[in-house]
Amino acid sequence: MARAIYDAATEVSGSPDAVPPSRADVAAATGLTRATVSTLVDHLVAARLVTELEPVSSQRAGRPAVPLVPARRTVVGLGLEVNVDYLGVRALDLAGDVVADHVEAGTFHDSDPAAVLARLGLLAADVVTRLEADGLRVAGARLALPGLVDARTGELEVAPNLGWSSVHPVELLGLGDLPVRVANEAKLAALAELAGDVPPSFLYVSGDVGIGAAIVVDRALFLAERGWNGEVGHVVVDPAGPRCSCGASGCLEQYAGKEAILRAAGLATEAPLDDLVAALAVPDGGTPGGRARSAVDRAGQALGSALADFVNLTGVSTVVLGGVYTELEPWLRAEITAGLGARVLAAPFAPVDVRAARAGQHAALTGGAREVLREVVADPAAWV
Amino acid sequence: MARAIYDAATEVSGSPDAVPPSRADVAAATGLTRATVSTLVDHLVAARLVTELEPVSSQRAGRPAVPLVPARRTVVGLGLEVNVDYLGVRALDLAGDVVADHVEAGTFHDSDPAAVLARLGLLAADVVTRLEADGLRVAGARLALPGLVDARTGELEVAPNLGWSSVHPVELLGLGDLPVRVANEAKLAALAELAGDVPPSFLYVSGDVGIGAAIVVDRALFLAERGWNGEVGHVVVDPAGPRCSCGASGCLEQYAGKEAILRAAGLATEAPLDDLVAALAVPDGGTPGGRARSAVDRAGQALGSALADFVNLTGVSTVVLGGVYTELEPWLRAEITAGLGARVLAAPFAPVDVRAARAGQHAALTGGAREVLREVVADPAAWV
DNA sequence: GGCGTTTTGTTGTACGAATGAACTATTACC
DNA sequence: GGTAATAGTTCATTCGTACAACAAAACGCC
Repeated sequence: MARAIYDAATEVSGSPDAVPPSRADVAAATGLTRATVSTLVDHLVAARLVTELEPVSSQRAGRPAVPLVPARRTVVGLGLEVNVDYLGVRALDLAGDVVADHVEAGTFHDSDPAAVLARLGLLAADVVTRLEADGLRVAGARLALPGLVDARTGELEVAPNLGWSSVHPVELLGLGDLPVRVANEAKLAALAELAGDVPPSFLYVSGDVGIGAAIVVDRALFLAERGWNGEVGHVVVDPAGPRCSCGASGCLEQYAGKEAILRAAGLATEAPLDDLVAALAVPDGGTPGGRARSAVDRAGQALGSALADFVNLTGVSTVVLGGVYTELEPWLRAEITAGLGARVLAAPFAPVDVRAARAGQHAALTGGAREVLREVVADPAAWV
Repeated sequence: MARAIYDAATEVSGSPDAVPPSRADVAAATGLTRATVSTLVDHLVAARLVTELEPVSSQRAGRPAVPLVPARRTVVGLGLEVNVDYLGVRALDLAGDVVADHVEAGTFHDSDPAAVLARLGLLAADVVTRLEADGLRVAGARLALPGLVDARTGELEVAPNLGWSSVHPVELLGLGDLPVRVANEAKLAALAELAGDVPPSFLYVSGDVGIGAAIVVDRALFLAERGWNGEVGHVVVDPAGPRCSCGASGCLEQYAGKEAILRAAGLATEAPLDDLVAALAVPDGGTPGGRARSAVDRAGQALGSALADFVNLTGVSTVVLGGVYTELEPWLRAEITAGLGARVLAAPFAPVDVRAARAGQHAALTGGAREVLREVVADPAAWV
């Protein structure tokens, strides 16, 4: 199984300081014999999925090992995304390097899916052309959309913030025979965290206009049935609370949605997040800081309650805060942790770990590209 | 892979009217060649995991097929359980027949784990002895407990209704080298539903003193990390609601726990469920019926809200009602369905299916035994 | 009633993946 | 320079499965 080989070879390279594994290391890690690993690795090297570095003397007796690393600039995965205020394309190679990155600002609220996706398709086709001219092979693409995507068919049922519904995005991209699959934006953003030292299973919660989430189990997305999980934005926080756009009352979104926080902080709902952060940074007592802090405190309390439900129901005990929560994490952390500690039943035995996301801007592009490469790695036979 | 063979052979036999598959059917279903299937099936027959029936003329041209069915009374799995008011042992064979069943009533509230488990171990050992004397092989056992069981270590962290904590149950059973694993009672009960025509993925919610739940995905338990999921009893229904034993307020258990329902219905908390059902059956208007119905209505509303969170977060769109909810389903259904329809975001695209459990009494015993057999089937090599 | 057709199951050869043991390559250490 | 240690390769063998041909057992039609 070539997958095990590649996993072993790449997983180690996840921690940047670790020394790349040799054929012998891979054999030890997988339980296969050195003979088997050797022939498989030779195939991967021939297919340019793995690169051999110069042998380095290890200060120990014995023949020096040949370090194996994921190949750079040979095979790439493409991440695509349309979101409310931007669209973009990003290409990653097996080493995790960004080899192409093109993000365009825009306002796609109530936009025309055909026109927007055609534009994104052009950008993507341009990137593909340039990469292929450089001899790189594009394995496929993942399109991230902020809405309800059917994981089986790839159809977008509805994306409220884009004003789209019942869209088949793959056809509208017009990318010919490049294999493109579609997923929810928060779910792909969650996968971008796997590049860091996150635990193998975690909940990813992304605050924005809506609140998206993903469940990652053993480094893979949990997508039961159609992948419509993680709708934490409409978990009950208080049935006596404010009315929500979904028809119910007291949903998390009414306390911890981006617009709800900004409004409670006394800022315009379109205000940039930096304004809120600036207000929070004012030493306490000041009116702007006070109001912003109480807004974020309230959001933190609501998040603590809703995320406790999330953790209690899924049994996953790490929560990664993405989207606007990443930057607000210092101010949210205490309330969230308190809420989780009080309401998560298993907390006494497995305390919940809350942390900020680390994937950086437009994480869904990175996560989508990674996901494509993961498929290549899972079945390298097609590339050998 | 012998697993595919066996799956194909047994899955069909799930629907009782279907004709058992032949080697050729299995080949068609798995994509393997008839030659491969034939040799694998021969091994399974030799190991007495599969039985060949008499060929039956199919009214069509061609050689009559040899029907293949799971073997009866050759290999069995053992289900064990300690619950608040009973303990028991049940043995199932590959055909799903109960070949041994021994349930003892008792009151194990605040009991001594060593004594209770020793008693259960004796019962189990007795069953094993009798079965082995008849030439049956016991593949292993699953112990169901109403508490927080670590899926990796098998340690019981806490079982409030038994008054147990930090127990290593396997050792206390004293079953020698019989492989025993431990799981939460509701989770094993959920697996018993797989004997029927339930969809491959569903949420199982079992009402009792506490409220247990399980997430079944593609006919297997979802057990991320330590398997501590499905704690739906403490999902927030109303933060202004009654105080809960967990320290928080307005948990589902305070509305839909067995004792909460009985109390709200004006019955003693130890009253048998039949009393409640009798009160519900009184034509409406009567005081007893009225009070019981409003109690169950309230429970249904709370369940609708909490299960909507459960469905929104897990994305699984079938809910099976177990425990006391099974019998109350006719009275709960309307409120639950209404709550789910209103709060589940994906409901317009994938309506949530609510149904009563069908596994019968002491479902965890059946589910545990099935789980043992599933492992045998997953890796029959050890038995060939 | 014989013979072709159809479907089921078996036999025999071939091939790919992995093993295990022996072998080569390259270093450190005494 | 010899020996031990570690890395990687070569080769005969095993195992699972595929492919193709064949045998078995029914139907149906002339």
